[in-house]
Amino acid sequence: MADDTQRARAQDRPGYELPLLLFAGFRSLIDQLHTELARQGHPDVRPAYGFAMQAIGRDGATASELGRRLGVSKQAAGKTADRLEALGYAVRADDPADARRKVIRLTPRGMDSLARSAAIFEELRAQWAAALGPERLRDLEDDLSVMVPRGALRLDAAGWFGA
Amino acid sequence: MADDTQRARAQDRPGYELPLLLFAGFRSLIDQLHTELARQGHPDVRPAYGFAMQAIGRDGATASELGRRLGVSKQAAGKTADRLEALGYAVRADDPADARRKVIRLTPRGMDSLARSAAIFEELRAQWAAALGPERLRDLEDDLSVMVPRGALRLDAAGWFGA
DNA sequence: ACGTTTTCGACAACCACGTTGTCCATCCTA
DNA sequence: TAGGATGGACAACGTGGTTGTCGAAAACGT
Repeated sequence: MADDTQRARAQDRPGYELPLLLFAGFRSLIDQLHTELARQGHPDVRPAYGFAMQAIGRDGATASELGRRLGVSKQAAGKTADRLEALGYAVRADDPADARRKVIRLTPRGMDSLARSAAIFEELRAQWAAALGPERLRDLEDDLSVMVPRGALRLDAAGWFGA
Repeated sequence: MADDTQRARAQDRPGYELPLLLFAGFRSLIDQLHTELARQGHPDVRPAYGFAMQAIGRDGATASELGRRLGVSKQAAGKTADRLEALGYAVRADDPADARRKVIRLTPRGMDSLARSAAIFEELRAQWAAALGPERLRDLEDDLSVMVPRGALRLDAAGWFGA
């Protein structure tokens, strides 16, 4: 046992594993979310749609606002809104107070998928807490929030590959 | 101080933060890697190329093999190889032993970017170790490797959005 | 009150990255 | 040697992004 500790301390993991572990953790959570979401009646919600709906929120948003929140162009945000609309998760409505604006709002179906996502994430976190212990999980979260640049906890996950 | 601890323990972070933290950590590492890689003479290496070059490795691979390693179709792998070739990171050569196969091999420039990436990841991990303490970082890695499904530590990071 | 500037949404062209499907050449094997 | 499996190329398409342009509407400065 002392030997094991000794060995683990003597030999660190290679540096390239850290990003792989972080990504694999992220991906496994997202995959489980969407598997469960599909089981609960939302088979065609894609990760990008989830981020977008989160960014739209209860109060709705215009395409330009959505683009700013997601960190993409207003055109890209508009296309995403098109897809959400085609799937019945959002609707566009004219703003009576500003003839230029068209507000994107979530439908009840969109709200439902958002609420279910939140519940599923809670359940997944509980599974991690059960496996690792509540303190270790809190440490993990705290350590990550230390290393993550301030303000990087945004919703602009989609499309990061284009950097 | 005791109050702070009390408050932190009494109130867990919401479940949706966990994937966001994991992704933000991953992304910050990848972003820093590519910033530094650009500074060191590789400005047009994209994250997807790094994964692909890693998968090609010292010994080269065919498009079909590459596709299997990355978890994508052979056509997609072939397109990635096209881009690597256009940028001077890889070359294709006929296999004299099998007229069907065309082996993708890294050029010296490709090898160089791979070696630099490894060194940069090592440096980044050292920064995390300095900020969190070596034990906490090891705990973080260990905890993640516990939660990540066996075999999910693969190179198929690119294109996961299409699920 | 009237130009100027800004903002918004739409449209088009394009690129990166993935998918299926098809096709043919080549290799392996029964 | 006939048949099946494999490898690569090509085409069409979907998704998620980009820039650039445009006209209509709002906001602002004089």
